[in-house]
Amino acid sequence: MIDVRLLRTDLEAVRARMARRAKPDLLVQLDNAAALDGRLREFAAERDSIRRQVNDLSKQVGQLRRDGKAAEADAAMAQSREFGDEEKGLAAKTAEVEEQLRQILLRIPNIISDEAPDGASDEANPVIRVHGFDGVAFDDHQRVPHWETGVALGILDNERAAKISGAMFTMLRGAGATMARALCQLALDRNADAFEEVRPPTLVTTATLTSTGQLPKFADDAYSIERDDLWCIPTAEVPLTSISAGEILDEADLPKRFMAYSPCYRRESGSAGRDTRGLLRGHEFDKVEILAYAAPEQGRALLDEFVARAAGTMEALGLPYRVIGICSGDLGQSHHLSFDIEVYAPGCDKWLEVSSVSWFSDYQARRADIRFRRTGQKGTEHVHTLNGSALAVPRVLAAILENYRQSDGSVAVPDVLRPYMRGITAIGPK
RNA sequence: GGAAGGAUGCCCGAGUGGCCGAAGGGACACGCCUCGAAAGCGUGCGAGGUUUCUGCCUCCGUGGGUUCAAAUCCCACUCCUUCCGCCA
Repeated sequence: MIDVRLLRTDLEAVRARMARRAKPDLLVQLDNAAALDGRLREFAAERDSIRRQVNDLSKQVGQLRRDGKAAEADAAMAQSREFGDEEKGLAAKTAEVEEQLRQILLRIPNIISDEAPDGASDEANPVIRVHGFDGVAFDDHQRVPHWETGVALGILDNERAAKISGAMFTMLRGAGATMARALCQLALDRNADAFEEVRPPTLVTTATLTSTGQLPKFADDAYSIERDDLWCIPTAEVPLTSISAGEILDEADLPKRFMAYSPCYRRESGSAGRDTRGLLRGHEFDKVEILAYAAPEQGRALLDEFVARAAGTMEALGLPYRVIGICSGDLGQSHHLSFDIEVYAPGCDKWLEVSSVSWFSDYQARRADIRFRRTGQKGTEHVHTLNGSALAVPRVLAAILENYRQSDGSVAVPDVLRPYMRGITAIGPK
Protein backbone atom coordinates (compact mmCIF):
# COMPACT_ATOMS: atom_id res chain seq x y z
CA MET A 1 0.00 0.00 0.00
CA ILE A 2 1.07 3.52 -0.62
CA ASP A 3 2.02 5.84 2.22
CA VAL A 4 -1.11 7.71 3.39
CA ARG A 5 1.08 10.59 4.41
CA LEU A 6 1.70 11.27 0.73
CA LEU A 7 -2.00 11.96 0.38
CA ARG A 8 -1.73 14.68 3.04
CA THR A 9 1.46 16.33 1.89
CA ASP A 10 1.45 15.76 -1.83
CA LEU A 11 -1.97 14.72 -3.08
CA GLU A 12 -1.55 16.47 -6.42
CA ALA A 13 1.73 14.75 -7.15
CA VAL A 14 0.28 11.35 -6.28
CA ARG A 15 -2.71 12.02 -8.49
CA ALA A 16 -0.45 12.98 -11.37
CA ARG A 17 1.65 9.84 -11.08
CA MET A 18 -1.38 7.61 -10.56
CA ALA A 19 -3.00 9.06 -13.67
CA ARG A 20 -0.39 7.23 -15.73
CA ARG A 21 -2.11 3.96 -14.92
CA ALA A 22 -4.98 5.24 -17.06
CA LYS A 23 -7.72 4.18 -14.66
CA PRO A 24 -9.87 7.28 -14.00
CA ASP A 25 -11.64 5.71 -11.04
CA LEU A 26 -8.33 5.61 -9.22
CA LEU A 27 -8.20 9.37 -8.89
CA VAL A 28 -11.61 9.35 -7.25
CA GLN A 29 -10.43 6.71 -4.83
CA LEU A 30 -7.36 8.81 -4.00
CA ASP A 31 -9.56 11.77 -3.16
CA ASN A 32 -11.82 9.56 -1.04
CA ALA A 33 -8.86 8.16 0.82
CA ALA A 34 -7.46 11.62 1.47
CA ALA A 35 -10.81 12.80 2.83
CA LEU A 36 -11.23 9.78 5.11
CA ASP A 37 -7.69 10.20 6.34
CA GLY A 38 -8.45 13.81 7.21
CA ARG A 39 -11.49 12.81 9.25
CA LEU A 40 -9.50 10.12 10.99
CA ARG A 41 -6.91 12.63 12.08
CA GLU A 42 -9.59 14.85 13.56
CA PHE A 43 -11.01 11.89 15.44
CA ALA A 44 -7.57 10.97 16.71
CA ALA A 45 -6.90 14.46 18.04
CA GLU A 46 -10.27 14.46 19.78
CA ARG A 47 -9.68 11.02 21.23
CA ASP A 48 -6.22 11.96 22.50
CA SER A 49 -7.63 14.90 24.37
CA ILE A 50 -10.38 12.78 25.95
CA ARG A 51 -7.89 10.10 26.90
CA ARG A 52 -5.69 12.66 28.50
CA GLN A 53 -8.51 13.93 30.68
CA VAL A 54 -9.54 10.42 31.66
CA ASN A 55 -5.95 9.58 32.54
CA ASP A 56 -5.59 12.70 34.65
CA LEU A 57 -8.85 12.13 36.48
CA SER A 58 -8.02 8.48 37.11
CA LYS A 59 -4.74 9.46 38.69
CA GLN A 60 -6.58 11.97 40.87
CA VAL A 61 -9.05 9.32 41.99
CA GLY A 62 -6.21 7.14 43.22
CA GLN A 63 -4.58 10.02 45.04
CA LEU A 64 -7.82 11.26 46.58
CA ARG A 65 -8.64 7.76 47.81
CA ARG A 66 -5.28 7.51 49.50
CA ASP A 67 -5.85 10.89 51.10
CA GLY A 68 -9.22 9.73 52.38
CA LYS A 69 -11.18 12.28 50.38
CA ALA A 70 -14.02 9.99 49.32
CA ALA A 71 -16.47 12.64 48.17
CA GLU A 72 -13.97 14.32 45.88
CA ALA A 73 -12.91 10.97 44.50
CA ASP A 74 -16.51 10.12 43.65
CA ALA A 75 -16.90 13.42 41.85
CA ALA A 76 -13.82 12.79 39.76
CA MET A 77 -15.04 9.30 38.94
CA ALA A 78 -18.37 10.61 37.74
CA GLN A 79 -16.69 13.17 35.54
CA SER A 80 -14.32 10.61 34.12
CA ARG A 81 -17.21 8.30 33.34
CA GLU A 82 -18.73 11.01 31.16
CA PHE A 83 -15.53 11.32 29.18
CA GLY A 84 -15.50 7.55 28.88
CA ASP A 85 -18.93 7.52 27.27
CA GLU A 86 -17.90 10.20 24.88
CA GLU A 87 -14.84 8.18 23.94
CA LYS A 88 -16.93 5.11 23.20
CA GLY A 89 -19.04 6.96 20.67
CA LEU A 90 -15.97 8.36 19.04
CA ALA A 91 -14.28 4.96 18.92
CA ALA A 92 -17.20 3.48 17.01
CA LYS A 93 -17.09 6.24 14.41
CA THR A 94 -13.33 5.88 14.14
CA ALA A 95 -13.44 2.13 13.60
CA GLU A 96 -15.96 2.56 10.81
CA VAL A 97 -13.95 5.19 8.97
CA GLU A 98 -10.72 3.27 9.51
CA GLU A 99 -12.19 0.22 7.85
CA GLN A 100 -13.46 2.28 4.92
CA LEU A 101 -10.03 3.79 4.45
CA ARG A 102 -8.30 0.43 4.76
CA GLN A 103 -10.49 -1.11 2.09
CA ILE A 104 -9.72 1.70 -0.31
CA LEU A 105 -6.02 1.74 0.45
CA LEU A 106 -5.68 -2.01 -0.09
CA ARG A 107 -7.00 -1.51 -3.61
CA ILE A 108 -4.97 1.54 -4.59
CA PRO A 109 -2.01 0.36 -6.67
CA ASN A 110 1.61 1.32 -6.24
CA ILE A 111 3.06 4.54 -7.56
CA ILE A 112 4.75 3.96 -10.89
CA SER A 113 8.40 4.71 -11.40
CA ASP A 114 9.13 7.67 -13.68
CA GLU A 115 11.29 5.28 -15.62
CA ALA A 116 8.38 3.05 -16.65
CA PRO A 117 7.37 3.89 -20.23
CA ASP A 118 3.92 5.29 -20.97
CA GLY A 119 1.44 2.97 -22.58
CA ALA A 120 -2.08 1.67 -22.32
CA SER A 121 -1.52 -2.07 -22.47
CA ASP A 122 1.03 -4.82 -23.02
CA GLU A 123 1.03 -3.94 -26.72
CA ALA A 124 2.93 -0.78 -25.84
CA ASN A 125 5.68 -2.56 -23.94
CA PRO A 126 9.01 -1.69 -25.54
CA VAL A 127 11.60 -4.32 -26.39
CA ILE A 128 14.72 -3.36 -24.46
CA ARG A 129 17.09 -5.84 -26.06
CA VAL A 130 17.11 -9.08 -28.01
CA HIS A 131 19.64 -11.88 -27.70
CA GLY A 132 20.29 -14.85 -30.00
CA PHE A 133 17.37 -14.18 -32.29
CA ASP A 134 18.18 -11.47 -34.83
CA GLY A 135 19.35 -12.96 -38.10
CA VAL A 136 19.06 -16.51 -36.83
CA ALA A 137 17.32 -18.90 -39.15
CA PHE A 138 15.19 -21.64 -37.67
CA ASP A 139 15.04 -24.98 -39.43
CA ASP A 140 11.84 -26.74 -40.35
CA HIS A 141 12.52 -29.42 -37.74
CA GLN A 142 12.37 -26.67 -35.09
CA ARG A 143 9.01 -25.50 -36.33
CA VAL A 144 7.13 -28.23 -34.52
CA PRO A 145 5.09 -27.18 -31.47
CA HIS A 146 6.26 -28.74 -28.23
CA TRP A 147 2.90 -30.37 -27.55
CA GLU A 148 3.41 -32.50 -30.64
CA THR A 149 7.02 -33.28 -29.88
CA GLY A 150 6.22 -33.92 -26.22
CA VAL A 151 3.52 -36.44 -27.03
CA ALA A 152 5.60 -38.09 -29.74
CA LEU A 153 8.50 -38.58 -27.34
CA GLY A 154 6.23 -39.75 -24.52
CA ILE A 155 7.34 -37.03 -22.13
CA LEU A 156 4.16 -34.95 -22.06
CA ASP A 157 0.86 -36.57 -21.10
CA ASN A 158 -1.76 -33.87 -20.63
CA GLU A 159 -4.55 -36.20 -21.58
CA ARG A 160 -4.02 -38.22 -18.44
CA ALA A 161 -3.35 -35.07 -16.42
CA ALA A 162 -6.87 -33.99 -17.36
CA LYS A 163 -8.23 -37.36 -16.32
CA ILE A 164 -6.58 -36.97 -12.92
CA SER A 165 -7.15 -33.28 -12.22
CA GLY A 166 -9.16 -31.72 -15.04
CA ALA A 167 -8.37 -29.29 -17.82
CA MET A 168 -5.26 -27.13 -17.79
CA PHE A 169 -3.20 -29.46 -15.70
CA THR A 170 -0.03 -30.89 -17.18
CA MET A 171 1.91 -34.05 -16.60
CA LEU A 172 5.51 -34.65 -17.54
CA ARG A 173 6.90 -38.13 -17.79
CA GLY A 174 10.26 -39.81 -18.11
CA ALA A 175 12.99 -37.53 -19.38
CA GLY A 176 10.47 -34.67 -19.46
CA ALA A 177 9.93 -34.91 -15.72
CA THR A 178 13.66 -35.22 -15.21
CA MET A 179 14.35 -32.16 -17.30
CA ALA A 180 11.79 -30.11 -15.36
CA ARG A 181 13.58 -30.96 -12.15
CA ALA A 182 16.96 -30.33 -13.78
CA LEU A 183 15.85 -26.84 -14.76
CA CYS A 184 14.97 -26.06 -11.15
CA GLN A 185 18.31 -27.37 -9.96
CA LEU A 186 20.13 -25.31 -12.59
CA ALA A 187 18.32 -22.13 -11.60
CA LEU A 188 18.99 -22.69 -7.91
CA ASP A 189 22.66 -23.46 -8.48
CA ARG A 190 23.19 -20.42 -10.65
CA ASN A 191 21.90 -18.14 -7.88
CA ALA A 192 23.30 -19.91 -4.86
CA ASP A 193 26.26 -17.50 -4.85
CA ALA A 194 24.10 -14.74 -3.40
CA PHE A 195 20.76 -16.16 -2.27
CA GLU A 196 19.76 -18.26 0.70
CA GLU A 197 17.75 -21.25 -0.45
CA VAL A 198 14.38 -21.57 1.27
CA ARG A 199 11.73 -24.24 1.08
CA PRO A 200 8.68 -22.27 2.23
CA PRO A 201 5.15 -23.43 2.96
CA THR A 202 2.98 -23.33 -0.14
CA LEU A 203 -0.29 -22.92 1.74
CA VAL A 204 -0.54 -19.50 3.35
CA THR A 205 -2.91 -17.41 5.43
CA THR A 206 -5.14 -14.63 4.16
CA ALA A 207 -2.86 -12.10 5.83
CA THR A 208 0.15 -13.43 3.95
CA LEU A 209 -1.59 -13.34 0.59
CA THR A 210 -2.76 -9.79 1.32
CA SER A 211 0.77 -8.57 2.03
CA THR A 212 2.00 -9.22 -1.49
CA GLY A 213 -1.10 -7.65 -3.07
CA GLN A 214 -3.04 -10.67 -4.40
CA LEU A 215 -5.81 -10.02 -1.89
CA PRO A 216 -8.33 -8.56 -1.61
CA LYS A 217 -8.54 -7.59 -5.27
CA PHE A 218 -7.49 -10.78 -7.00
CA ALA A 219 -9.09 -13.44 -4.84
CA ASP A 220 -10.58 -15.15 -7.90
CA ASP A 221 -7.13 -15.90 -9.27
CA ALA A 222 -6.03 -17.97 -6.30
CA TYR A 223 -7.04 -21.39 -5.05
CA SER A 224 -8.47 -21.25 -1.56
CA ILE A 225 -8.93 -23.94 1.02
CA GLU A 226 -11.91 -22.49 2.79
CA ARG A 227 -12.25 -25.04 5.51
CA ASP A 228 -8.88 -24.06 6.93
CA ASP A 229 -8.79 -20.47 5.68
CA LEU A 230 -5.65 -21.07 3.66
CA TRP A 231 -4.62 -20.23 0.12
CA CYS A 232 -2.38 -22.02 -2.39
CA ILE A 233 0.49 -19.76 -3.34
CA PRO A 234 0.53 -18.47 -6.92
CA THR A 235 4.29 -17.90 -6.60
CA ALA A 236 7.01 -18.32 -3.97
CA GLU A 237 7.12 -14.52 -3.87
CA VAL A 238 4.21 -14.76 -1.46
CA PRO A 239 5.79 -16.74 1.40
CA LEU A 240 9.27 -15.30 0.79
CA THR A 241 8.02 -11.73 1.09
CA SER A 242 6.38 -12.52 4.41
CA ILE A 243 9.46 -14.13 5.96
CA SER A 244 10.27 -10.90 7.76
CA ALA A 245 6.72 -9.60 8.08
CA GLY A 246 6.40 -7.48 11.21
CA GLU A 247 10.16 -7.43 11.73
CA ILE A 248 12.72 -4.62 11.92
CA LEU A 249 15.95 -5.42 10.09
CA ASP A 250 19.41 -3.88 10.39
CA GLU A 251 20.65 -1.78 7.50
CA ALA A 252 23.88 -3.78 7.56
CA ASP A 253 21.93 -6.93 6.65
CA LEU A 254 20.49 -5.41 3.48
CA PRO A 255 20.04 -6.49 0.85
CA LYS A 256 18.72 -9.74 2.25
CA ARG A 257 18.26 -12.30 -0.49
CA PHE A 258 16.22 -15.47 -0.71
CA MET A 259 15.54 -18.00 -3.43
CA ALA A 260 13.04 -20.81 -3.48
CA TYR A 261 11.82 -23.57 -5.68
CA SER A 262 8.08 -24.02 -5.29
CA PRO A 263 5.03 -25.25 -7.10
CA CYS A 264 2.73 -22.40 -8.12
CA TYR A 265 -1.04 -22.59 -8.28
CA ARG A 266 -3.17 -20.31 -10.43
CA ARG A 267 -6.83 -20.52 -11.28
CA GLU A 268 -6.21 -18.61 -14.52
CA SER A 269 -9.74 -17.33 -14.09
CA GLY A 270 -9.39 -14.53 -16.62
CA SER A 271 -7.70 -16.61 -19.30
CA ALA A 272 -10.01 -19.54 -19.99
CA GLY A 273 -9.36 -20.93 -23.45
CA ARG A 274 -6.11 -19.03 -24.01
CA ASP A 275 -2.84 -20.91 -24.51
CA THR A 276 -4.46 -24.12 -23.39
CA ARG A 277 -2.19 -26.37 -25.41
CA GLY A 278 0.94 -28.00 -24.15
CA LEU A 279 2.88 -26.31 -21.41
CA LEU A 280 2.04 -22.68 -22.02
CA ARG A 281 -0.51 -22.15 -19.24
CA GLY A 282 -1.41 -24.55 -16.46
CA HIS A 283 -3.07 -24.40 -13.08
CA GLU A 284 0.03 -25.79 -11.44
CA PHE A 285 3.65 -25.33 -12.39
CA ASP A 286 7.14 -25.23 -10.94
CA LYS A 287 9.21 -22.11 -10.61
CA VAL A 288 12.38 -20.90 -8.96
CA GLU A 289 11.95 -17.43 -7.53
CA ILE A 290 14.57 -14.96 -6.33
CA LEU A 291 13.72 -12.16 -3.91
CA ALA A 292 15.40 -9.41 -1.94
CA TYR A 293 14.67 -6.97 0.84
CA ALA A 294 16.66 -3.85 0.12
CA ALA A 295 17.30 -0.32 1.28
CA PRO A 296 15.50 2.09 -1.09
CA GLU A 297 18.71 3.29 -2.70
CA GLN A 298 19.72 -0.30 -3.49
CA GLY A 299 16.52 -1.10 -5.36
CA ARG A 300 17.28 0.09 -8.87
CA ALA A 301 20.62 -1.68 -9.17
CA LEU A 302 19.19 -4.90 -7.76
CA LEU A 303 16.45 -4.81 -10.36
CA ASP A 304 19.08 -4.81 -13.10
CA GLU A 305 20.96 -7.58 -11.35
CA PHE A 306 17.85 -9.72 -11.16
CA VAL A 307 17.16 -9.21 -14.87
CA ALA A 308 20.75 -10.10 -15.67
CA ARG A 309 20.54 -13.26 -13.58
CA ALA A 310 17.33 -14.46 -15.20
CA ALA A 311 18.59 -13.57 -18.67
CA GLY A 312 21.93 -15.21 -17.97
CA THR A 313 20.23 -18.52 -17.31
CA MET A 314 18.37 -18.33 -20.61
CA GLU A 315 21.67 -17.58 -22.32
CA ALA A 316 23.30 -20.55 -20.60
CA LEU A 317 20.48 -22.71 -21.89
CA GLY A 318 21.13 -21.39 -25.39
CA LEU A 319 17.65 -19.98 -25.82
CA PRO A 320 16.91 -16.83 -27.84
CA TYR A 321 15.36 -14.26 -25.55
CA ARG A 322 14.39 -10.63 -25.28
CA VAL A 323 13.91 -8.22 -22.41
CA ILE A 324 10.67 -6.24 -22.34
CA GLY A 325 9.97 -3.07 -20.38
CA ILE A 326 6.55 -3.02 -18.77
CA CYS A 327 4.63 0.14 -19.60
CA SER A 328 2.48 2.16 -17.22
CA GLY A 329 -0.81 0.60 -18.29
CA ASP A 330 0.46 -2.97 -17.99
CA LEU A 331 2.21 -2.69 -14.64
CA GLY A 332 0.71 -4.86 -11.91
CA GLN A 333 -0.98 -3.39 -8.86
CA SER A 334 2.00 -3.77 -6.54
CA HIS A 335 4.67 -2.97 -9.10
CA HIS A 336 6.84 0.12 -9.24
CA LEU A 337 9.00 -0.91 -12.20
CA SER A 338 9.15 -4.24 -14.03
CA PHE A 339 10.85 -6.11 -16.83
CA ASP A 340 9.80 -9.35 -18.47
CA ILE A 341 12.03 -11.87 -20.14
CA GLU A 342 10.60 -13.77 -23.05
CA VAL A 343 12.15 -16.72 -24.86
CA TYR A 344 11.42 -17.49 -28.45
CA ALA A 345 9.73 -20.79 -29.21
CA PRO A 346 10.02 -21.48 -32.97
CA GLY A 347 7.53 -24.36 -32.95
CA CYS A 348 4.57 -22.29 -31.89
CA ASP A 349 6.25 -19.13 -33.18
CA LYS A 350 5.72 -17.24 -29.96
CA TRP A 351 7.68 -15.23 -27.47
CA LEU A 352 6.99 -16.91 -24.15
CA GLU A 353 7.13 -14.94 -20.94
CA VAL A 354 9.45 -16.96 -18.73
CA SER A 355 10.37 -14.38 -16.15
CA SER A 356 8.93 -11.25 -14.64
CA VAL A 357 11.30 -9.18 -12.56
CA SER A 358 9.88 -6.41 -10.43
CA TRP A 359 10.70 -3.70 -7.98
CA PHE A 360 7.86 -3.02 -5.56
CA SER A 361 9.36 -0.03 -3.79
CA ASP A 362 7.90 -0.02 -0.26
CA TYR A 363 4.39 -1.08 -1.34
CA GLN A 364 4.56 -4.69 -0.19
CA ALA A 365 6.79 -3.88 2.77
CA ARG A 366 4.18 -1.49 4.09
CA ARG A 367 1.47 -4.13 3.80
CA ALA A 368 3.68 -6.76 5.41
CA ASP A 369 5.20 -4.23 7.84
CA ILE A 370 8.84 -4.98 7.06
CA ARG A 371 11.12 -2.21 8.22
CA PHE A 372 14.80 -1.54 8.75
CA ARG A 373 16.83 0.74 10.92
CA ARG A 374 19.71 2.72 9.47
CA THR A 375 22.96 2.18 11.30
CA GLY A 376 23.40 4.66 14.11
CA GLN A 377 20.05 6.33 13.49
CA LYS A 378 16.77 6.36 15.35
CA GLY A 379 13.50 5.45 13.72
CA THR A 380 12.69 3.00 10.99
CA GLU A 381 11.86 2.94 7.29
CA HIS A 382 10.09 0.35 5.22
CA VAL A 383 12.38 -1.80 3.12
CA HIS A 384 11.98 -2.13 -0.61
CA THR A 385 11.15 -5.55 -2.02
CA LEU A 386 12.17 -6.99 -5.36
CA ASN A 387 11.54 -10.33 -6.88
CA GLY A 388 11.72 -12.20 -10.10
CA SER A 389 11.42 -15.60 -11.60
CA ALA A 390 14.86 -17.13 -11.86
CA LEU A 391 13.21 -19.71 -14.05
CA ALA A 392 9.61 -20.74 -14.77
CA VAL A 393 9.80 -24.38 -15.75
CA PRO A 394 7.00 -25.16 -18.22
CA ARG A 395 7.61 -22.43 -20.75
CA VAL A 396 11.38 -22.85 -20.65
CA LEU A 397 10.85 -26.56 -21.15
CA ALA A 398 8.54 -25.82 -24.06
CA ALA A 399 11.15 -23.55 -25.61
CA ILE A 400 13.80 -26.24 -25.25
CA LEU A 401 11.58 -28.86 -26.88
CA GLU A 402 11.19 -26.54 -29.85
CA ASN A 403 14.62 -24.92 -30.15
CA TYR A 404 16.49 -28.16 -29.54
CA ARG A 405 14.39 -30.41 -31.73
CA GLN A 406 16.60 -32.29 -34.18
CA SER A 407 15.82 -33.35 -37.72
CA ASP A 408 15.27 -36.93 -36.55
CA GLY A 409 12.54 -35.80 -34.16
CA SER A 410 14.60 -36.20 -31.01
CA VAL A 411 15.41 -33.33 -28.65
CA ALA A 412 18.99 -32.57 -27.66
CA VAL A 413 19.58 -31.79 -24.01
CA PRO A 414 21.28 -28.39 -23.55
CA ASP A 415 24.85 -28.81 -22.28
CA VAL A 416 24.26 -27.07 -18.98
CA LEU A 417 21.43 -29.45 -18.11
CA ARG A 418 23.32 -32.66 -18.79
CA PRO A 419 24.98 -32.90 -15.37
CA TYR A 420 21.52 -32.86 -13.84
CA MET A 421 20.04 -35.48 -16.17
CA ARG A 422 21.85 -38.67 -15.34
CA GLY A 423 23.92 -38.40 -18.47
CA ILE A 424 21.01 -38.10 -20.90
CA THR A 425 22.21 -36.07 -23.89
CA ALA A 426 19.17 -36.43 -26.08
CA ILE A 427 15.54 -37.42 -25.69
CA GLY A 428 14.51 -39.86 -28.39
CA PRO A 429 11.31 -41.71 -29.05
CA LYS A 430 10.60 -44.58 -26.69
C1' G B 1 -8.46 -34.60 18.23
C1' G B 2 -7.75 -34.52 24.15
C1' A B 3 -4.91 -32.43 28.56
C1' A B 4 -1.59 -28.99 30.94
C1' G B 5 1.56 -24.78 30.81
C1' G B 6 3.08 -20.38 28.39
C1' A B 7 3.20 -15.56 25.10
C1' U B 8 6.15 -8.68 28.29
C1' G B 9 11.06 -4.16 24.74
C1' C B 10 16.87 -6.52 20.08
C1' C B 11 17.49 -11.08 23.69
C1' C B 12 16.63 -13.02 28.75
C1' G B 13 13.44 -11.80 32.53
C1' A B 14 10.45 -9.20 36.90
C1' G B 15 5.76 -7.47 37.34
C1' U B 16 -1.89 -10.05 39.80
C1' G B 17 -5.87 -3.14 39.44
C1' G B 18 -3.59 3.21 40.30
C1' C B 19 3.09 5.51 41.95
C1' C B 20 4.33 0.53 35.06
C1' G B 21 5.89 2.23 28.81
C1' A B 22 7.29 -1.27 32.26
C1' A B 23 12.61 -3.43 37.60
C1' G B 24 17.08 -6.20 36.73
C1' G B 25 20.59 -8.51 33.44
C1' G B 26 22.63 -9.16 28.53
C1' A B 27 23.51 -7.08 23.73
C1' C B 28 24.35 -2.49 21.29
C1' A B 29 26.06 2.97 20.90
C1' C B 30 28.87 7.03 22.82
C1' G B 31 32.26 8.89 26.58
C1' C B 32 36.07 8.04 30.50
C1' C B 33 40.22 4.81 31.38
C1' U B 34 44.29 2.44 27.97
C1' C B 35 49.85 2.72 23.55
C1' G B 36 45.59 -0.26 21.91
C1' A B 37 42.11 -3.72 23.69
C1' A B 38 39.56 -6.47 27.64
C1' A B 39 37.61 -5.47 32.32
C1' G B 40 35.73 -1.18 35.22
C1' C B 41 32.88 3.26 35.47
C1' G B 42 29.30 6.92 33.37
C1' U B 43 25.45 8.05 29.82
C1' G B 44 22.08 6.47 26.27
C1' C B 45 19.19 2.63 24.25
C1' G B 46 11.44 -0.32 21.71
C1' A B 47 7.79 1.29 18.08
C1' G B 48 3.95 4.36 16.10
C1' G B 49 0.88 8.80 16.03
C1' U B 50 0.27 13.97 16.96
C1' U B 51 2.99 18.17 18.02
C1' U B 52 7.59 21.04 18.06
C1' C B 53 5.33 23.44 23.43
C1' U B 54 11.02 17.62 24.31
C1' G B 55 4.25 17.99 25.76
C1' C B 56 0.18 14.64 24.82
C1' C B 57 -1.88 9.84 22.95
C1' U B 58 -1.43 4.54 21.70
C1' C B 59 1.03 -0.29 21.88
C1' C B 60 2.96 -5.77 27.35
C1' G B 61 0.35 -12.39 21.40
C1' U B 62 -4.69 -10.79 18.69
C1' G B 63 -9.77 -9.18 19.31
C1' G B 64 -13.66 -8.00 22.63
C1' G B 65 -15.43 -6.98 27.81
C1' U B 66 -15.39 -5.19 33.21
C1' U B 67 -13.55 -0.53 35.74
C1' C B 68 -12.94 6.29 37.28
C1' A B 69 -8.33 3.42 36.17
C1' A B 70 -5.97 -2.97 32.97
C1' A B 71 0.49 -5.86 31.33
C1' U B 72 -2.37 -7.11 35.77
C1' C B 73 -9.54 -9.25 36.20
C1' C B 74 -13.24 -11.80 32.53
C1' C B 75 -14.42 -14.01 27.47
C1' A B 76 -12.98 -15.66 22.60
C1' C B 77 -9.15 -16.61 19.26
C1' U B 78 -3.96 -17.37 17.46
C1' C B 79 0.76 -19.23 18.21
C1' C B 80 4.57 -21.89 21.16
C1' U B 81 6.05 -25.95 24.65
C1' U B 82 5.10 -30.72 26.95
C1' C B 83 2.14 -35.22 27.43
C1' C B 84 -1.65 -38.54 25.19
C1' G B 85 -4.09 -40.12 20.62
C1' C B 86 -3.60 -40.49 15.29
C1' C B 87 -0.52 -40.69 11.18
C1' A B 88 2.74 -39.95 6.69
